[in-house]
Amino acid sequence: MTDQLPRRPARISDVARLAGVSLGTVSHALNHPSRVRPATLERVNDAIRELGFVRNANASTLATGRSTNIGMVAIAFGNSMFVDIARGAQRVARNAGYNLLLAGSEDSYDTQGQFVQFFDEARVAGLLLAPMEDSSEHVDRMASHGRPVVLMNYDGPEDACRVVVDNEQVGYLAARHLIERGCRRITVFGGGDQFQPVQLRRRGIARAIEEAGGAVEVDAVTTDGLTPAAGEAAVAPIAAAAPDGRPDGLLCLTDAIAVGAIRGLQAAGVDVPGDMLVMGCDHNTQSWDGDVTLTTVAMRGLEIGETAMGLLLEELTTPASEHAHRRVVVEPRLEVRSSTTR
Amino acid sequence: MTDQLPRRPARISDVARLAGVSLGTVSHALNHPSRVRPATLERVNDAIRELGFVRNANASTLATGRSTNIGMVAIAFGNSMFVDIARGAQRVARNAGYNLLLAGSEDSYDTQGQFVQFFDEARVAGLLLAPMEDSSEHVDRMASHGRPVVLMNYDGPEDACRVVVDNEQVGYLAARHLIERGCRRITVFGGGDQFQPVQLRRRGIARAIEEAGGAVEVDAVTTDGLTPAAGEAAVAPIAAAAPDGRPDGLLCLTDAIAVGAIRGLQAAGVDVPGDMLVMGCDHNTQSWDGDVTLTTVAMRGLEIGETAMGLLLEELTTPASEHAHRRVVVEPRLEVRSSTTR
DNA sequence: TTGAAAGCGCTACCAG
DNA sequence: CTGGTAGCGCTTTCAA
Repeated sequence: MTDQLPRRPARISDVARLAGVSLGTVSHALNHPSRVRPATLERVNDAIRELGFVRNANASTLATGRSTNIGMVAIAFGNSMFVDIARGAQRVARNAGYNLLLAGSEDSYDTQGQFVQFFDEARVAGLLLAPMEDSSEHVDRMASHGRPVVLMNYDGPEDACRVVVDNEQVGYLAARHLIERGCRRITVFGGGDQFQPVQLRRRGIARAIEEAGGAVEVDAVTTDGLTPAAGEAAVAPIAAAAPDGRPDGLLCLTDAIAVGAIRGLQAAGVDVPGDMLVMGCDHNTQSWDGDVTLTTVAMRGLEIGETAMGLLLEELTTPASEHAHRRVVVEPRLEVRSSTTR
Repeated sequence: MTDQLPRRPARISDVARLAGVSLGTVSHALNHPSRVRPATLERVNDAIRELGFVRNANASTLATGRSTNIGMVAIAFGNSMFVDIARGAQRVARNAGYNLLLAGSEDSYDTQGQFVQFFDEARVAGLLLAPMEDSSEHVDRMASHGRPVVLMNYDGPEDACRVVVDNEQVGYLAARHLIERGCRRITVFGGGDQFQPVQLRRRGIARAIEEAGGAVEVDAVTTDGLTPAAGEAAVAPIAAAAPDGRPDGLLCLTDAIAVGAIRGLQAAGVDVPGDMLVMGCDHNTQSWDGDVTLTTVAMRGLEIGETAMGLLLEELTTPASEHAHRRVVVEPRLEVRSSTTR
């Protein structure tokens, strides 16, 4: 309410003058309060309060060469897994006295690179990176500047610690669930086989099918991407087929695809789950806007984030020569909802 | 792959030495390339590439007193509306040459304050703030340091630009929808009346009821918070009542409450939407994990974010004396799904 | 316990 | 067009 003019923020020297001490003493009061006589400390703190002094973190980082900021670049926070990861990482970071800064690359490798560059310029202490493709280039850049990187949800050749989801198991759990629910003709919807998670999920599906020992027939359809639109387009021929000419289970390699597929089926009068069971993979709440809730295989985002930040902090406090990169695997979890329940 | 030792990052002076020019020239090459002879520019760029030089943004911000970073503090990115807001804001910011840094306050006023402080220390150019309660304190602090703040989704006494959702309309649309679908006995679930959106939604509900001219009976139940657990607890007596002793429509003031309520009803054998229509407000995808999809009144997050960032940029480029704070209202949108469709 | 001063890396002004 | 140089605000020796 007070109509404060946007005056130049107070500096340490202003505080020093008001408190009647030297600039160095104020800095000491800020950073090593115990080395300052209580009475002096109090005068300094009064002056700080009176001036509304807020320390300039840029100058501070510049002078010390240290930063308590950690950056996180994720594919897209619209995918709720990354929100969970961020929450987990945030919590661990704050407990250790670090701040976590978030940036979403919105599915673009270029944007991801820009954010990595940004955090590099900001001289963050380290980086959490959830890439969509091989990002050695970005990782190396940070690493060569002494900024450790921990990869999340991606298993690449990069020389860094990483926390990965067992995506083979994701596929396995999904396929086994459909089989257990009675499906004998399963169609797999997926595209973008350049993406590692997709490949691994396919492998897990194959394992489940094999375990079923010939009882189950599988068919793979390559969708044009991993989006709802891709799912809807790919499902058209299936939706149009005669009841006995179509699969009884549809396994979509992402939730987004599944949502589109369900929409397409319903539009053609095929009931889900009545006529066909459908499930997704990855627990992406953003895609849940149809009118059937989706069975999916979820990632434990919180756990991924906590673990990744733990690894990063470990690397930050260990002499580089003693650090050995580690790889932690987090298991997925099946979440059954109405699209496979009848 | 190359085992680069984490050597001290190159500085401008290193680049200058390698390129055989002065430090000032390198700086010029970086910031005003047109003022440098092309041949020189090229030598500088070669040196930059060779050394893997990355400019220190802290030193840069310190020297110029300017920053191209903008902070955004939102209640929680688990609520997808804030993710949408961030996406919208991000896009506008990047087009204008700014970076948007995200932080989630996780429903805590203290945490929110810490992030505001953090961005203040980082000397960001401005701040986007989506608070849960009156935050004059935080807004004033930033404003008094010459950092404009734009509020989102909150209409308080703060002296700042703001983008708000017409929450009265949210309540109105919700109630009218239930009435149009035939409900004549509506129960409203909500708690936390200290929260402004909640109050406004109630007012809109009242307007819709009034319009119905006595045809509709309303009952209000105060839940213990705005969570699924609160909804589930509050619904117990209703679920236990005889069919003719219970409402035919349940209007929950948040999606989270609605999800819990549906869970409670189903557990007691009350079918949604068969026996009772249920709807939420606020389009929070995180809460959609039941097995009925939720009709809700959604906020236009992208639009909120774009508008807010637009206002901030405007304020950033207008002399303070000429700037007049503005208030923009964004209309909500009804999204009908299965919890009110039979 | 406090003060003085050097320097972190960069920008921008002013000379040449 | 290029070089020299004075800070930006803070931290951190080193002396007093």
